[in-house]
Amino acid sequence: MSAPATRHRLAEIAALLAEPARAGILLALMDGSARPAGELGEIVGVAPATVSVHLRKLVDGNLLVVQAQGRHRYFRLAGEEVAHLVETLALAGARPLVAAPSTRADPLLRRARTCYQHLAGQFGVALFDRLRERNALLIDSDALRLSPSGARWLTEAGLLEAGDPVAQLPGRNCIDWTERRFHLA
Amino acid sequence: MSAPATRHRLAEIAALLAEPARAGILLALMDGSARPAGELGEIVGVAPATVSVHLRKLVDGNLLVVQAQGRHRYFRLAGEEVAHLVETLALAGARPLVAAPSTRADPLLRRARTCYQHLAGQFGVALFDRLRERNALLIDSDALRLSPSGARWLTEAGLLEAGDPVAQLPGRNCIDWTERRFHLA
DNA sequence: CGAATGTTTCGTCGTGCAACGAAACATCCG
DNA sequence: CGGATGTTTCGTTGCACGACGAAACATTCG
Repeated sequence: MSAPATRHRLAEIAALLAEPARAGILLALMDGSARPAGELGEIVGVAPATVSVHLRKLVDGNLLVVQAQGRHRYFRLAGEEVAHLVETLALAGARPLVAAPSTRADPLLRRARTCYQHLAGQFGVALFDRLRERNALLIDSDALRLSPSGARWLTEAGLLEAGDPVAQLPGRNCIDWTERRFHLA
Repeated sequence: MSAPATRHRLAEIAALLAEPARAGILLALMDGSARPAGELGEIVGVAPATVSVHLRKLVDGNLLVVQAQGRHRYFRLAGEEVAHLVETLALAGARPLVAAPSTRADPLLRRARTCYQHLAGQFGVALFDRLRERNALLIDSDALRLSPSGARWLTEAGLLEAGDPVAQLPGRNCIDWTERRFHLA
């Protein structure tokens, strides 16, 4: 579960985001753009030497990918997973991170709550179940795609526009910690 | 957008997760349990004095809430938002954070991609739209709930079990950066 | 009250790391 | 080839912070 290895890896990734300069770089790339080192340095307001070491760390940590092009080197986010991570962190910072909704000494609060309710998460799990019931998914190890019949069903249910390119995208099959079930991601 | 304030706040939160001891504490609480300082110190393997300052920082940063109880003080995650944050970070660390799927110098890759595709995100937005079309949501500033008729519709579509308590839960109304639209969270 | 237990505060030490200028390296252009 | 421009490496400095033991504080129990 929370084996020592897990927390070190978690801390390692978090540390990459824990410096304002690096956070600024990632935010600047959130629109999917690819930018050269110099420009990023200017955006976050540090010297070229400094931004260079930040970029190196972000690339080494697989948060960015680099693409050499002449005497420039263009950096961009390594993938949607990274974008999602930055997004989550940014949203957490946007709101004041709700203080405890109730600090009342209600003994009921003390019973172990085995999960946090998460509306979208539960819909994701429910949706996954329905899709699998209908053989609407093509499952291949941990990658999965919507089958044509599945796409049709979702369209009829009004959840998908006809011809929506999303239908073609591969999803990932992973365990949602909140639900401890497989879900769509 | 990525105003200096935003990146400092982001870095600030990330810094709280950037220490193995603190990451371990949060992971240990991911099951929703509330644990006293001493136990947490033992779990992550640091002296009482050390865990105390970590806990203080996590509470000050609104990631944990504390609940005094006799000579113990029980700590637990401050809310589902925090659980989601830790979960995202842990999942990012679990897989090797996909290296660039294609490093090919395809010039098409260089065009600005204005968004990252996110299957669940797009479903969330689509679902939100359908629900609003049907007046299935009771919207009150930035809180929202499913109306009875909305719950009925989702049940008929097979996305909700009859009597599912989720239907009673308030959702949040926030902008999804990926879709730049309101969505369910 | 006084001992036992759980927790925080204080003071100190050591290490990690961000920042910069200067210099090395690479690439384009005239 | 040589000068201009973009980027990285090197070496240094300074600060932030995690770790701990000792001592102070709080709470329960005998």
